[in-house]
Amino acid sequence: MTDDLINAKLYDRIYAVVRQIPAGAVATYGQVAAIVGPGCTARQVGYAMSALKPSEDGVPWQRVINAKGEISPREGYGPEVQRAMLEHEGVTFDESGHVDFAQVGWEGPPWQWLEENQFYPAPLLSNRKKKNSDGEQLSLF
DNA sequence: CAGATGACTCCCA
DNA sequence: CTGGGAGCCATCT
Repeated sequence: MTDDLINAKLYDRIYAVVRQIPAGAVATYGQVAAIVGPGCTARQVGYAMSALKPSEDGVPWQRVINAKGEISPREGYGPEVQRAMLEHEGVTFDESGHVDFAQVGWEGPPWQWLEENQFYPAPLLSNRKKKNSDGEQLSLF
């Protein structure tokens, strides 16, 4: 598994990162994309989740939510299922359906895991398109 | 090979 | 707060 990741396809690398999210925590699509590294954007992560097949068991897709702290709408079955799964893991939602990142936000995988699997987390590329490029750094330590 | 398509995200009005 | 528009890029027609 470990060595395969080095040459793995983008989606597989995405799934590998998502698998690192512990129960009771959540991560955003953009955060996962940043960890996977260059060539991966939040959109790819979302698409990867959409393309997730039953055969890829063990990918806690429910722990990946959008940057607003809400569960993203989807074409398939409603977000109630995802929310229920998260609540079962101890994630709480406020009245408007938002989670508190300060409380359940994922810190990211240990640096050692990143090195072993050769992930090179990039700064959040969010601001690359327009104005400033101060590229706020993801706190992985 | 040329579009079309997203479980996204940011910025601005 | 809400909504629209542009950028994004691996995959799929």
